[in-house]
Amino acid sequence: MAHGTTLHPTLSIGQVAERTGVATSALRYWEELGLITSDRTTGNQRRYDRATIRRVSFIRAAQRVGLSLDEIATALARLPQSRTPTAGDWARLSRSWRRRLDEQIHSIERLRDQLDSCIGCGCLSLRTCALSNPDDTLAARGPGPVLLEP
Amino acid sequence: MAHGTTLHPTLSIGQVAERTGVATSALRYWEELGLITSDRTTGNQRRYDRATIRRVSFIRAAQRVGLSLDEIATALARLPQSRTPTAGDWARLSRSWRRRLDEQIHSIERLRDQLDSCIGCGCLSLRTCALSNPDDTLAARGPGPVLLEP
DNA sequence: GTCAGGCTTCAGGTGGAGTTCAAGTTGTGA
DNA sequence: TCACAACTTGAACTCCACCTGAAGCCTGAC
Repeated sequence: MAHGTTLHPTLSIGQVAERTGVATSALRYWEELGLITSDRTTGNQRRYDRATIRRVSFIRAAQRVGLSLDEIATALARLPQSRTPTAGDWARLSRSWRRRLDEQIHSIERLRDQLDSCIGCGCLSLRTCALSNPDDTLAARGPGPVLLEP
Repeated sequence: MAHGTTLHPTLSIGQVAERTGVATSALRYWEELGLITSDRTTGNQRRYDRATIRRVSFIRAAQRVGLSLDEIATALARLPQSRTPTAGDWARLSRSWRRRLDEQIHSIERLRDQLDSCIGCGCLSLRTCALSNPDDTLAARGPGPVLLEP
């Protein structure tokens, strides 16, 4: 419609790899799993939308947070692959991820604070820190995850 | 020396599994890797120190934060396996983990904020959020990781 | 037109983190 | 004392997330 640069300036897989830092093999793999999509040239080469770069970066970020490709795929599948954005869907997805992210943050903070407190008391509690948590107190609480678990 | 309960009330692998939520197969695997240790009964069955429960929980927590068993093993190897605590060693280890944990937290917060901002602007930026980040702005910055990367 | 270099598919390999299996041994409550 | 659950080992197997290599096709600069 408008003049100037094309609306879908297609990128080769190599260009996407270079710009995102994700290997081409990984991009093909992700495409196979349905996390990203591509058009093909008449010669069967992949051409990606510029928006794919954001998507790819997003996937990487989500991965680093501990989400599996499956989970990410499920989440992304609800997003505007084709047409209607459905801001409601987006908000719902976003909320559920947010919960997960918050949990993750708390989990890490807990671990960090544990470390801090151990430095603080100088007792190297990993073995037996009677001050912060005597063994017997733990034992009395019966089976199940202990301490660092949520 | 003292009377009363033994100082090292040994737990079977099944008990440790039950109390930590970690499968026995995983516990054996971790032991093989040197992350935990055990005594043996005359009949060759493993017996764990109660402190192992804390150690196991710690390992799980560290794993959830994205550390590999190798990294965890390296870290734990510096801890009082046998004798002198060396509070200095502990502090050093702890500091390096702390840095890592802080980075992790920031990484997650970044992802979370991205989600929030996308809800905020209602533009579903994963495709093309012109408001928060027009494609051209990104394209002009040349190759390399974009946006969500640190 | 030609040719390097980027792209294609497909098969097979890798590494991390376990799980499962089989066959045999130990521990314990009745 | 005996049954039976829990334990032992080693090897093989699984799953995930890719990576590597081979053999051949596309594309763009000269």
